[in-house]
Amino acid sequence: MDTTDQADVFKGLTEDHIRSILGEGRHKRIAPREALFRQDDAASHCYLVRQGRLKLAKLNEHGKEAIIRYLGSGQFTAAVAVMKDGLYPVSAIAMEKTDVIGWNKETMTTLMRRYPDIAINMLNILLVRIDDVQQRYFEVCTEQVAQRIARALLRLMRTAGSKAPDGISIDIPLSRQSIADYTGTTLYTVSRTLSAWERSGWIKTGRERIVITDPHALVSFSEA
Amino acid sequence: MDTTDQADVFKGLTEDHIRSILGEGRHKRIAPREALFRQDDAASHCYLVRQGRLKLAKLNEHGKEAIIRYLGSGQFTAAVAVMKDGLYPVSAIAMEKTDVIGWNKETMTTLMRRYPDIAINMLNILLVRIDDVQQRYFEVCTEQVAQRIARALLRLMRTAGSKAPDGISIDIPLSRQSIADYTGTTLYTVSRTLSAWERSGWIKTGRERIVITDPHALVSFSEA
DNA sequence: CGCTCTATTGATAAACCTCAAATACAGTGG
DNA sequence: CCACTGTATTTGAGGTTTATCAATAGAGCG
Repeated sequence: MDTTDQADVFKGLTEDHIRSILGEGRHKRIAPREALFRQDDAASHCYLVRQGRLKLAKLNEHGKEAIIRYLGSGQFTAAVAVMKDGLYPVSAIAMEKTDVIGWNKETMTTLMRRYPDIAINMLNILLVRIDDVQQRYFEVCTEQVAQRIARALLRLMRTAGSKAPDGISIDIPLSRQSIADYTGTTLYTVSRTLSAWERSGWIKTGRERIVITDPHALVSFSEA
Repeated sequence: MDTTDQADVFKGLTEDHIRSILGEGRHKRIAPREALFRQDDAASHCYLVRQGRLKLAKLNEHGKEAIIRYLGSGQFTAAVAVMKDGLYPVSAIAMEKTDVIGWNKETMTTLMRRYPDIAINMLNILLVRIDDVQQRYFEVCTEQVAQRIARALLRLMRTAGSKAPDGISIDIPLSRQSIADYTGTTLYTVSRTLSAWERSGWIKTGRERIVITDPHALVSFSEA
């Protein structure tokens, strides 16, 4: 099933309108690990994910990475860059085979004028997102690593989790390095922490795979 | 001089319209250290700062604080809460005597319908802001404390600095604790770092007062 | 001048990172 | 099916950064 039609940006629009909007965009398919766009590219398009999953990340000069967030189908990105027509300071890398539709600035502006709901929806989406970044900024400022890792797992569980026989499994190939980048630490610390939790029976781990067997324990740990 | 009329939210509107919009709002004066609103209050209004300065901050259970950003005159806040009519997860505390105008949700919605430019402006403002938080999130994830402090000073210099005889002075009463909350560290580390920079001749400090005498040094340090 | 709040500084401890080496895992081609 | 290869992960030792605690000094205010 294609969830694109439930995309938040198009809330309130009729199916006909959505079809017509999608028609104005350019389809594109990205292979796993390939980049949809890179930071410091001139950002010419904004994109809607139709299928698959992208990670948005920033890299610093030394190649260290911080993951901004993960994007699933129905989610929108790079609107920032397109509106300001500046450089987009993050890279979008496919985690699996991913289909997107892109619109350039002119098209987008035209569409927003024609369907003001798009602008209003975008406003609401951004409000939620700013909340989320602020929350994570807050956590990274005030909490210790283990706590942040716990929160990250829970967040990923909620946004990308599915029921498994032994708990809730996170359906993203998730390396220790990714988690480290996501929480602002190193893969070693992540590894140690996850090992400890596995010994406690809170999670089960494998190569790039995590199953949360005791979410409650994680929650109460993250709030301690 | 009142800079409210140049508020970004009202860009593109005529003076008459702005006057009428301001007229719909409720004026309010806040004393230093008083709160305009607190996190977990029901957020009933969004606000424009007419004069003075607010800090937006989040507190965790243990009383540890993270400063989200500073708000000067002409800046807008709490739009998030009003649009989602939820709780606003941050507190706004006056750093000096501050005047604001507030609108409740109904009024705001009406105004946005009547003047669509408000919505579009808000969109652009949010885009910039989200960029800013993401940048800081990134910094706090990847950089060491001293570097983050340098960036914070430079940021404050740009947004709240004015020319002084011996350099550029930051016009906010800025305690070591505030800087610590802003950069995710402790007042002790801030104090040590600032002392070192003062010995190097990069800055001059006093009680809640900082003058940057050698911005260039700070910049190159922050990028090292 | 005494009171309160802020800042400095040293000593110490804790958290975390770095480096190195060993091990586990998944996919590939024979 | 198996060995091989490249990557991911684990774990230990040791070092660095940063937080914590405690004590002292300074600044502003009534």
